[in-house]
Amino acid sequence: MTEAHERKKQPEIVRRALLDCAAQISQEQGLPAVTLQAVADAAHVTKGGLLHHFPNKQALVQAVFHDLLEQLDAQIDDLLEKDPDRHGRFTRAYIRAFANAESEGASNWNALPLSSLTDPEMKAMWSEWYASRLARHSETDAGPELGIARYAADGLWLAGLLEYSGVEAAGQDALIEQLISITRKKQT
Amino acid sequence: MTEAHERKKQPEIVRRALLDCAAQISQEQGLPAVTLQAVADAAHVTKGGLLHHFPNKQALVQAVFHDLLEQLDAQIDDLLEKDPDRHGRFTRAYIRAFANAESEGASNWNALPLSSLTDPEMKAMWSEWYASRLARHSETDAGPELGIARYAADGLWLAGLLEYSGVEAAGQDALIEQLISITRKKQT
DNA sequence: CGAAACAAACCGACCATCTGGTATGTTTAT
DNA sequence: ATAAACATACCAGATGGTCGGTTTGTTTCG
Repeated sequence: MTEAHERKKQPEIVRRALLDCAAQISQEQGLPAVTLQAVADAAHVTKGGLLHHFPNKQALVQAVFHDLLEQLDAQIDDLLEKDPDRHGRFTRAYIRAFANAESEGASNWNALPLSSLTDPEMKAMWSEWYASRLARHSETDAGPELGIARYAADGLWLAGLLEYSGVEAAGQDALIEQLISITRKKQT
Repeated sequence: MTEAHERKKQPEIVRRALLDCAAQISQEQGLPAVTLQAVADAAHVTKGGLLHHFPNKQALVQAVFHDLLEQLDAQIDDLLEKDPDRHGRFTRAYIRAFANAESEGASNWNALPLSSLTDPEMKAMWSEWYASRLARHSETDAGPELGIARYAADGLWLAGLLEYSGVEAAGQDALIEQLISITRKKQT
């Protein structure tokens, strides 16, 4: 990833590189391809160096996941601020965040979360995040239509991973806007 | 899985057992855990025996996926028949099929599709299936609301895999019915 | 100030285990 | 008898992980 080469002992940079590289590999070639060797090579570090930062593979993968979760969290907070309407704020931010994750180049947020659904600890991490987030926005995002809209966003994101090569970008944007509009209806 | 033990040379049964066991392992421990040895052991066959049925691992996994696709296809056809309304038939069947996949015990249809999203061939298999199915039902299931409903079903299914242990079954059923109701609106 | 002391960052070699896969034998059904 | 349905033995490579050592940075102290 970033050229940690020639740099002299910058642990945080190396750690970041390892995280990013692992995420990228996972995204491009799937979780099974995320091997210690591959990640180390990609980050221009030896396997020993990698294992200094992360005690084992599980720790590495979980760290990547945690990192991605933080990014998502930050992005949602950002979108949340810019939204003037109260009702359904979080849901809109959620939809947009996942839509971005799909389209933008900065889409680390891809294959990893899927493959890692098998790992109970990562399952728990996501569940916790989602639950706490829902609790925090219970006043503005409790309606069932909003829940559906969020589920649809998940499905849309999933479809993006599958590259339904037929429809693609054109229809996607329209669908997203339609989801957003659902969010604004029924201001009880 | 099924006790192929003590049975004398029943290739089809063994093949089924292999398929089922592979699906189960993938579902419980993730795709990386689906090793030739593990599958063979679970089906009470040796690795050699397995490789007699499937020339290599990829063939095995793809066969599992193909099998699951067929099951889904059959289930949808079944649901399709029972539905008197024309408009949105396929979407309703799709929703119900995925809802069942989640709740029923016969839920082989789980982690595999996810993990296998990395495999281009399986991606293609799903894309093809979905596209052809959409084409077949273009007259009854073309509306954007229906697309959203289907996406939401996907998201709901995904959420099921994650076991949002908080909400669960009670809310799920209500949500599904709500999705179905979306399907019936706007009979243009 | 400067050098010794210490710890963190990183490397390189090594290892037990497991992986997918082959090659060859043995049993069973037709 | 012949071919399919299995089992057994084996292999080369990769994998996750350990361990001892070397380099670099930081602190301590005279």
